[in-house]
Amino acid sequence: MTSSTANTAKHKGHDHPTPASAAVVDDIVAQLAHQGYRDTEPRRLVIAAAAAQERPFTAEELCAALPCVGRATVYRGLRLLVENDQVCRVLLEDRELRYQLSHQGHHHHMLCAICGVSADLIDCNVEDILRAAADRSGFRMSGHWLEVYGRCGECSD
Amino acid sequence: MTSSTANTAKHKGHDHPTPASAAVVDDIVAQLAHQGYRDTEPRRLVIAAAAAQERPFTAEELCAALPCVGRATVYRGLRLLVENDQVCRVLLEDRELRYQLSHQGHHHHMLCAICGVSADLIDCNVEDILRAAADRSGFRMSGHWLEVYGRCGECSD
DNA sequence: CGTTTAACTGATACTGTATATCGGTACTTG
DNA sequence: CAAGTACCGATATACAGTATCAGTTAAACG
Repeated sequence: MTSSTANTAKHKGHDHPTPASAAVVDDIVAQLAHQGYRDTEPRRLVIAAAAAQERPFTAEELCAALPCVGRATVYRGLRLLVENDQVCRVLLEDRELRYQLSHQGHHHHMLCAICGVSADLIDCNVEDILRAAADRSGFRMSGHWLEVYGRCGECSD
Repeated sequence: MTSSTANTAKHKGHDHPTPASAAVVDDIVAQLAHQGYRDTEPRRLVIAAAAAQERPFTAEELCAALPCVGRATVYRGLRLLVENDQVCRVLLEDRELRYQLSHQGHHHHMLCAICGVSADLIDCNVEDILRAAADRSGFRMSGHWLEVYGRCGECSD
């Protein structure tokens, strides 16, 4: 059921900590190149590290995972990826900001308060409902922020 | 109760910047007293200043509005009010945290990106929908964060 | 190829928000 | 009135995220 973050398509090989992530990195780098952004080593490292995460991660966690990449570069890289919809931002209950590879298209997340895993919210037409409710108050909705917290199946037992 | 000495006049008139807000302050202070919190001058000032705001405000704005109250006291006061559901926290699109007097009961806000005004989202059963969608993914929902952004009626013209 | 140049990097300084600390103050209860 | 404790405010601290800027490098250009 809509497993967590990684849209794992691990065919390729059983090499190292980076199964299909190398392809993911190439893909993202290609998209960025198409927009005029350069293909640099530090940037690839940031993308690869982000892709290697199993669940939503913080910018600082990425920095720690990439001691050879400057802090500013990690933040810049994340920002770039968010702006290009390759990474989406996730907000925890305590307002801590985390990131995770985006599964393209707009959606929302359910976050497990125990293990931190994230699942995409599907089959949910909240936006239409919100827009309608806003209309009723004379508001024209242009955006929203929605996060759902709870316990995933495994942590509910 | 026992509004003690600092019991300001309670004209129901619509004259000054603090019309019914004196009553609001008394009410909140009474609720706090009921929980063992003291009735102090700085705390009343914080509550009064919060009640005087027309739209969601930041902690720093309160600090600026209360130069004679210590920063820490303002932050402490706000936290206390949030914990007791007298004030609720509002999150802007850029993750800036604001506050506003709570209208009791759980609800969500629509925030105008232009003038910053806030309106309560009513007649909206998002929570049931979210819970159902979560269930479908094996999640047990325990909480959520939801803010809606857009333009209010006045700013839409 | 080498040259050029603009994007990029990383060390560091800085900003803004929020909390922790701590000596001193002031309610409140006996 | 004495004592215990919540409370206050000045300040220090923690932290996330951004700005700065000199040096580096990808990539286009000739």
